[in-house]
Amino acid sequence: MTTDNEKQLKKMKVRMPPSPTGYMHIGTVRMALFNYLYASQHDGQIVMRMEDTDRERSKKEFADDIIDGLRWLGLGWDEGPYYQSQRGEIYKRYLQRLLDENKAYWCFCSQDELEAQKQYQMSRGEAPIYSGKCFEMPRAQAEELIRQGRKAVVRFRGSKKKIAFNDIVRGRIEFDCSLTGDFVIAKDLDNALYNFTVVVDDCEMGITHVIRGEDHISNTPKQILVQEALGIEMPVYAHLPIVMGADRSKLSKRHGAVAITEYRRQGYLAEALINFTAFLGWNPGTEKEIYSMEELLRDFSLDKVQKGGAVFNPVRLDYLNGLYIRQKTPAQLAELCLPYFIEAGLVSKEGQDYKNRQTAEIIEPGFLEKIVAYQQPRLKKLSEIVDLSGYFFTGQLDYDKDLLKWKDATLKEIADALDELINLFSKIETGDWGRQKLEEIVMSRIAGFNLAQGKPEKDRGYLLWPLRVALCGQKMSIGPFEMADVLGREKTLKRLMAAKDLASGTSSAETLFDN
RNA sequence: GGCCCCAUCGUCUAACGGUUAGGACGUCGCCCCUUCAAGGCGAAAACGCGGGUUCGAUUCCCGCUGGGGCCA
Repeated sequence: MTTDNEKQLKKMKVRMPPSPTGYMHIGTVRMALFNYLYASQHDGQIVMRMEDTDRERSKKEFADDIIDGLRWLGLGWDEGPYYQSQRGEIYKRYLQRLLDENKAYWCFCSQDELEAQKQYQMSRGEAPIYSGKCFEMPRAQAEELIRQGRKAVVRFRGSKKKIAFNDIVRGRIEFDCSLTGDFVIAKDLDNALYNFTVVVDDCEMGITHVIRGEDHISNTPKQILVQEALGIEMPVYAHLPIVMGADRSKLSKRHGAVAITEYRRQGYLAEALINFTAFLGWNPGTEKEIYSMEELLRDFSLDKVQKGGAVFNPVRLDYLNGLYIRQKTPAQLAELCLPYFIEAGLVSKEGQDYKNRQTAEIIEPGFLEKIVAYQQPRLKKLSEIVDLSGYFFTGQLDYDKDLLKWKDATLKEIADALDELINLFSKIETGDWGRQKLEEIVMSRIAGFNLAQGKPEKDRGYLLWPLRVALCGQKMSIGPFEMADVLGREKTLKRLMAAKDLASGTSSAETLFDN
């Protein structure tokens, strides 16, 4: 036993104990994040431990997904990962010890027998408790039966006392252990169960603080009982509120797209996920809601953690992600978006160069940067860049000529407007080509036009709308001058001429674009 | 069924006995405006119910109701 003094000197140590029975979801992230923040703030150590004792449901694929995901989020650890599936010998040793000390015993009762008993107890409104029947069996007899190959589970000899523990989030929590009875801690010597392995591991790994989901509150008294039987010191507990789906039940696979890997694939940023997750059950008590990891490390505290469960609201995550996307520099954003362009088959990497796969042209430096910079305020997630920007990569636009019409303009007027634009743009040298220059020229032309004609009611849409459609072939896009800037002088003029032909009815497939 | 936990706008939440119950997302309206965004301004929107305690309860206590979790 350590004294209080030693306890204080003992370094804080927490654990991240995910169960690899599914891809990592937001609840796992929150558990890891709060442990990470708390340990980091207190100069503590973090142990990563895969709780994969459930051989049926645990998969390596899931364990790898969780490890990979946590690293991506920046939630590292100092020790591990340990795998409970590889620690059977350790559990066996402790199991044997409890058996030897008569604190646990073999139970030979059949499933049917137990089930009948439980039904009977429940029908009388009593708590379903094991009778303790097999505890009466002499040890030697039990061992003999085991040697004969009889199937038996290991039961922990419970207690009838009351147990209380102090929870950092919830305060004092009490349980009456007479309602727990003798519970099963192992299916056999090689297969210890959750409430046993946790206690053994936490002890072996020197865990001082257990920060986990509130779904474990009910397990805590059993674990405390096992600790006492093993002479282990009780760690400090903090039970976090649960993360729920829209239906207010514990978040799980059946809530649809909850896998973090999937969010990552769609282009959610780690910092958005972290910020979002931190505020699921915690807040600083101020009105500041945008938090970087550094700021979280500064301001986070467990005693400001909410007690009630929180519903996971993906719409808010979208907002935060958009916000973080808008904070990126064009260069950063271009790098983040590049994989999506490549995956969509718009861009390919050949040697040192990136190529436009639609037109086989080399992509000039700055091309992607310009696109993403202009699209930046429209992005909620990175993957959206593809659908928003496809028209920059194509060699030929395909749209209906009526799309060129602004309000009640005729095709003739549109053709004239396009002609006007071609004239204006042709005069600009390639070296002067740029968003600002183009805008200046067109806008002053519009102003002059309106002044000269004395009819300001002819709004700028008559010029700008056909310009937009000519350049992208659709009604939603970034600004027309921005598009022209991205496309450059040559392609802009080509698209304008193609549109003019289309509007004036002289178009043919061949005249649209050369390439 | 037993035990445990929880309870403020639709959602995340602030409030630590006295506030016009605050903020954010979302929704709606307006502005900007060549589209879609972004941005700016504004609006609607909450203390689950019933008892106490108190001069005064969203806030403290009890009960109910509701939700969730753990046991198999």
